[in-house]
Amino acid sequence: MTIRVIIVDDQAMVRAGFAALLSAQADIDVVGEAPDGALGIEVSRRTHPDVVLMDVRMPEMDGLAAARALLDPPVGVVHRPKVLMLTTFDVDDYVYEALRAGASGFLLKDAPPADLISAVRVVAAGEALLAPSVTRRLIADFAQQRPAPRRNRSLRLKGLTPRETEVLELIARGLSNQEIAGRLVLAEQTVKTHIGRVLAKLQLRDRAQAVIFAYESGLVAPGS
Amino acid sequence: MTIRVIIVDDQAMVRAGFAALLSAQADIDVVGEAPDGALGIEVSRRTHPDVVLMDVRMPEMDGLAAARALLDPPVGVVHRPKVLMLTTFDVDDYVYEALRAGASGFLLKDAPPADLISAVRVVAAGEALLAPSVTRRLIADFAQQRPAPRRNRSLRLKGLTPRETEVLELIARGLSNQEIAGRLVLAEQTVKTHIGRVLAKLQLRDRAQAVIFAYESGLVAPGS
DNA sequence: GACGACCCCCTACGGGGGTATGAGCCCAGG
DNA sequence: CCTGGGCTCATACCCCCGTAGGGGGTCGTC
Repeated sequence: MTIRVIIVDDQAMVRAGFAALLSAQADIDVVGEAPDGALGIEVSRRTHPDVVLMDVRMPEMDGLAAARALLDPPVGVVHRPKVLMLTTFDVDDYVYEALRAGASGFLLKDAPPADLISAVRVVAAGEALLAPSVTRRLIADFAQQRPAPRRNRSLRLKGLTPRETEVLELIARGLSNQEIAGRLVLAEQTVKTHIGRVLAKLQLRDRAQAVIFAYESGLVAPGS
Repeated sequence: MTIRVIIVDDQAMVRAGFAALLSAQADIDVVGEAPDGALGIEVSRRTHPDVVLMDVRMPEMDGLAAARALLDPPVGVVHRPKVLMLTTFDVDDYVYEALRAGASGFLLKDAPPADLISAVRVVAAGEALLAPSVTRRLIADFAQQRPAPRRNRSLRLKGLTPRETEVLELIARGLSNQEIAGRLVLAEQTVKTHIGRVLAKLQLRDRAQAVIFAYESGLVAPGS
């Protein structure tokens, strides 16, 4: 199964170079090219590539907007290619935007040719790959922005027994006492007892505050 | 300038293999080995390597703890190597922990030898590098975790009046009806009316679920 | 002016939530 | 062995919460 690739870049020579490089691989077919984002989308819709190589900077519609359009397609468009962003400069603002949009990778154009080829394969396989400098920034951002699931948690949450923690989590899921009892196969009164202990230990007043604590402590997280 | 590397892995054969592979490179010197985390730290302190190849799973002190110790050294220890984590399995829990601790990379042991070599160079240069599957997860996590202030919010939250939104936020702060009434200078019954409307509009059952909605929608955020 | 929003407040009531107290069971550790 | 912690459940009570079903006020807008 060959990997179908299109190349979107405003410089014809760059397109030609990448095309030559990739076409030389037995498992890669370059099935289209385009000089800007708008045309790139068009070509993508027509050729249904597995991977779109997309330059960040382009006239008309830039790579970011094009990537967003491809990765969040309008209703009726079923095809959704992987997008591998390329850039000449090491511009970080664009990186985050592109990743948020759902791009599968971000490479610098000065990377070794072998890297580009393997990147195409990696991305086609559904994985992701970033330029090392980008990776470093992403990790730094990641590490800094959530310095371990809150310290608060281990402190106060530690006083709770396993059962109590379990009940607290179900409270934080919005279940009533009756529902919790059903889920855990308990009498409702037992649930109440557990909740009572939880509230006492954590010095909370009611289940609403318990929900807050669950979120603030990291026991449950938004979107989980 | 050659890159000084030590290898920390509990399997002697793995150490030997990596050492042979890396030593064959003109710019890489393997200056030490250790079979577990504790000894790895010791060797690192003595040999001052540029890069520590660290297996995740090891007896005694595992790779995570060792990485943390190396990357957050006690006072008086000036040397701080780059840490490149290695793992046989694709275990994601460890990945995040390691990255948080400050590791510069995360590779699977089944990666091509060339990848390991280039990874060592990349890491030594101060950049970072992850296995493609890890990269994918990190990106997904990054993109999902802040897809621009939640889409959900604008949708459902839009139906609420300013006053209702205000009341909802106070609920999410853990206030009782009476307290909300006091804060907003209202009769308690008025608060109840507002809450009733909020619950109806958002199709929630009680204030606990309202708290959940407030967090999930981004109306309030943990740590704020 | 009428109409629709948003806001404020009332009485009344049922049910769920939280508290208090006590008791029985199992199990690990001293 | 027996003590203590964790888990379970019961009975009884209070009150906050949420709902139902009203009334009245101020705005804008048609």
